Parts: sequence; C-alpha cells; structure tokens
Amino acid sequence: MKIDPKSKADLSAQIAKAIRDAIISGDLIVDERLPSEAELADQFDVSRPTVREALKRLAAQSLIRTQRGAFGGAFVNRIAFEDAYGQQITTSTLLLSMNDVSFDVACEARFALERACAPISAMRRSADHLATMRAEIHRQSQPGLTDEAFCASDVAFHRALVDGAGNPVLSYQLAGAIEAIEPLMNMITFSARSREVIVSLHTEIADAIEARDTRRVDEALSELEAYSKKLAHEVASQRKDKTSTNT
Amino acid sequence: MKIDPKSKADLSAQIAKAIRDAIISGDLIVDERLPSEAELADQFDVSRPTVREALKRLAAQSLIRTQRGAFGGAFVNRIAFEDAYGQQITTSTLLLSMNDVSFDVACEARFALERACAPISAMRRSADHLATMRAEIHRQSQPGLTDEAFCASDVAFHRALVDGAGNPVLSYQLAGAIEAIEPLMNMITFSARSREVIVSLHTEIADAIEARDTRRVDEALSELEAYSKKLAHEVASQRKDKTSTNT
DNA sequence: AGACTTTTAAATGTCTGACAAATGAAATTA
DNA sequence: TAATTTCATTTGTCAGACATTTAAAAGTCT
Repeated sequence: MKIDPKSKADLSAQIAKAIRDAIISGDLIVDERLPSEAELADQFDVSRPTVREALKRLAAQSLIRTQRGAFGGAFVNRIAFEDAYGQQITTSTLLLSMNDVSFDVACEARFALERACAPISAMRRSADHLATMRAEIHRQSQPGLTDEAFCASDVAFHRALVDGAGNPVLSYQLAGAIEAIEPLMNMITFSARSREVIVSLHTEIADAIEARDTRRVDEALSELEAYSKKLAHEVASQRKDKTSTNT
Repeated sequence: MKIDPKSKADLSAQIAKAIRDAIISGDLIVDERLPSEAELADQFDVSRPTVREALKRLAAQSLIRTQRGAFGGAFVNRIAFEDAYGQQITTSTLLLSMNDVSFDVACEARFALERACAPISAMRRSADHLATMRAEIHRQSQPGLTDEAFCASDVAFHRALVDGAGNPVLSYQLAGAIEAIEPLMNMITFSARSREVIVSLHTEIADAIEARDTRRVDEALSELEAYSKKLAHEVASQRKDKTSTNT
C-alpha cells in the first residue's frame, strides 16, 4: 500500500483510500488486524495524527472498528445489514432534503421500488410480517394519533411489507427509499377522512398479501401512490394560497 | 450542541454525532460555515486534534467539505447524487462480499428493482438512452471481448435502462444494486453461446422499451434473471465437481 | 481613478512529544 | 492450581508548534 506524493489531496484522505481499496479488493480480509497506528505512520511516512484521521474516516464508513489495549488495534469490520441500513437512511434523507427533490419524484421512486417487492412478498409472506402489518393498521385507525405517529406507523407498515419478501438485499435497498420520504410525508396534515382512505388501502394491501394476490397488491399500491401525491398537492396549493394572501 | 460527558464513546465520535444531528435536523444549513477548528475545540472543551478527527468522520460521509486559507473552514456540503452513488456502490459491494449473500438473493433483488424501473423507463425513454443501450448491445456482440469488458458493458446497458426512467432517486437506489452485483457476475465465464442469449435478450428489452411495451420488457427481464441464475448455477456446480476431483 | 502587486491575517494541514486509559498476557503469589 | 499483580502494548487525548494556502486589505504604479 502506497500513496502518491504528487497528489494534491490530504494525506489522511490518500491513506484512507489506500486502506479502503485494500479492503474492497480483498487484500485485507474481515477481522484482520491492521498494523498499529505507529507502524502505519512509519509505513506511510506520516505522523500518527495523520494516520488517525485516516482511520477515523474509515470508521465513519463502518469499514473498520478499533479496540484499545494490548493486542487491540484496528480491525477490518464485517459490515452488518443494520449498519448499512443506517448509512443508507442518513444518506437518502439528506439527499432528498438538500436537493429539493419534488415530492412526486420521491414518491414515484418509493412506490416503484415497493411494487417491485410486493409480488415476492405476496409469495413468501410469513404470519409474522402479516401480523405486524395488521397491528400497524390497527394503530393507524386509533383516533388522537399525532401526524408524526401516524407517519411512523406508516413506515413500519411498509417496512413489514418489504421485509416480507425475505430478501435482506431488497430490505436494505428499500430502507432508504421508505424512511427518507417520511420527513416529506410528515409535512402533510392528515385529516380524519384521508386517514380513513389510507387505512382502507393498507387493509386492501394486507388482504391481498394474505391472499397472495399480486395483482391486487399492485393496484392498491398504485392507488396509494396516487392518493399520496394528491394529498401532497392539496397541501402545496393550500400553502401557496396562504402565501399569496399574506403578500 | 453539547456532548454527554458520561458517554463511553470516543469524544470525536460524539462530536461528529452532534454536528451530524445538527445537519440532519436543519440547524446547520447547506453551505453554512462551521466554527473554526479552534473555536469548536473551545466549545466542546476538547483539543484540536480531537475536533479534527470528528470533522474527518463527517468528511468521509460527504457531510462537510473543507477549504484552507483565510475565510476557509468546514462547510455543510450539499450531497450530490454522484457522491451518493459512490457511497452506495461501495457499501453495497462490501455488504454483498462480506456477508456471503447468495447469487440468487442478490440477483432476485437486482432484477426486482430493475423491473420496477422498466415501466417508467418505457414511458419516458429518450432517444439518448435508447442509443446508449443499442451501442452497448453492439459492443457486447463483438467477438474477443474479455469477460470483464462484457460485464462492464452489461452494467452500462442496465444503467441506461434505469436512467431512462428520468428519476434521479431511482437511479441512485439502483446504482448500488446493479454495480454491486458486477463482481459476482465477473465470476461467470461467458461462453459464446451464453453471450448470444444475453445479447438477444438485451435486444428484446431495447426493442420493447422503444415500442413502449411494458409487458414485453417485464418478460424479457424475467427471462434474463432466470438465465443469469442458470449460468451462475452451472459455474457453481462445475467448480464443485472440480473441487471434489481435487480432494 | 484604476489596475496591478505586496502584505497580512486567518484557517486548515502536518508534525513532535507526551501522558492517560484500557486491556490481555505473563509473572508472581497464596 | 487459582487468584492476584505486574507489565508491555495500543488507542485516546492533549499541548504547542510550524508549514501552507487563501482571500481580503493595503500599498504602488501608471
């Protein structure tokens, strides 16, 4: 592992890249111990703080973990699906909030992905996932629920639907799409009437999943997508009216 | 922004979390300048190296960028879709390689997501994306192409299909799924016969996209998924035979 | 007055050296 | 043998210093 002395980039970034490449290429395998910070400093011919900054970069990506003490050090970390979920959600959330992605675009992406899971979920759904979906539907029909709690339950419902496909790779990919849109959904104020519509569509989805009727699931999801967009547009136009009145 | 003195975690990790939370919650907005390292060190009552380690963690996630010189400093970074693509691909690749995800599971996820894009892509496809797909098909039918080059072209073809949906959020989500599976595909040796089958399916997909025939696209993708799995299984069983012969 | 050059202050990047704290192995003792 | 202590190693943190970069501000010339 070497670094390019001609590069303009920070030393710590170059060192992080060198180690990251070694991990990705398989030169460093899971649970393998990296040289100590002092040794790395020698190898790369930099000071220890510089090495440490590089290691912190890698730690932020869950590529390594560190342990203090004798026989401690930095170890190549096996990225768990849970770690990846978290990173995925953080990145997706910021991506949406910082790039003024329209609600429609985010919504389209989210439901397209979810419809991709639905047929698989309908085939494989376990009693467990079905029970979770029913429980969340029940919660959603409770009166007096705040909009935030309603949205959170909505997220839980859809994650159960996705997890029902029994494919961790799909669950990982979908986690970002579903969770990241929640802040956008939270901006919608759900009237009693709109909650009723959503709950009935959720019920339709759960019934169709239970009956393994992929076509019905697909239709219900499409309806839910259309209804979500409609609600968002109503909120947007109301806000617009208010603004123009104030001006 | 405060840190918990009782926490056992590293100071730099706590500080990174505090700043990250401030960014996610919107307390720090895009392009806003953070206090200088010296000021942050004062505020959090730690030394400058510790602050720097925290900032490097955030930089690794593309949450901030730094600039040297007077009036430089750390700024909240607008995460671009390209940055997110890269992170997504790195994480997905490692996730697959480190958690012995089976080819079938990865393949199922990838094609499920791609089928989700296909109808939208069929509706919106531009001449540009269609041309890219045709060009990659042409490259794939050149004899003498290495397996790696064939796979790379395969990735380019499928990315064009996904990008054709004109939804950057979808493209971002799919980037990981499509690119991360490439190393697994690279392990397959493509015979002339199998390349022929794949090229014909790609042609079928391109034709169907051009004709805006969503059903045909879906069917062709399903066939391609089945064929990919079949090829992978053949490779796996051959390898198994070889191993048992050696033993 | 305007355009160009020089100075300067502020900030990050890097290094050195030091000490604290944790941790498991080895040596010691009951 | 089992429990305890010692010890070396390694990360975590700190203080202070210097190098480098950068853009604003001051100065200079036409």
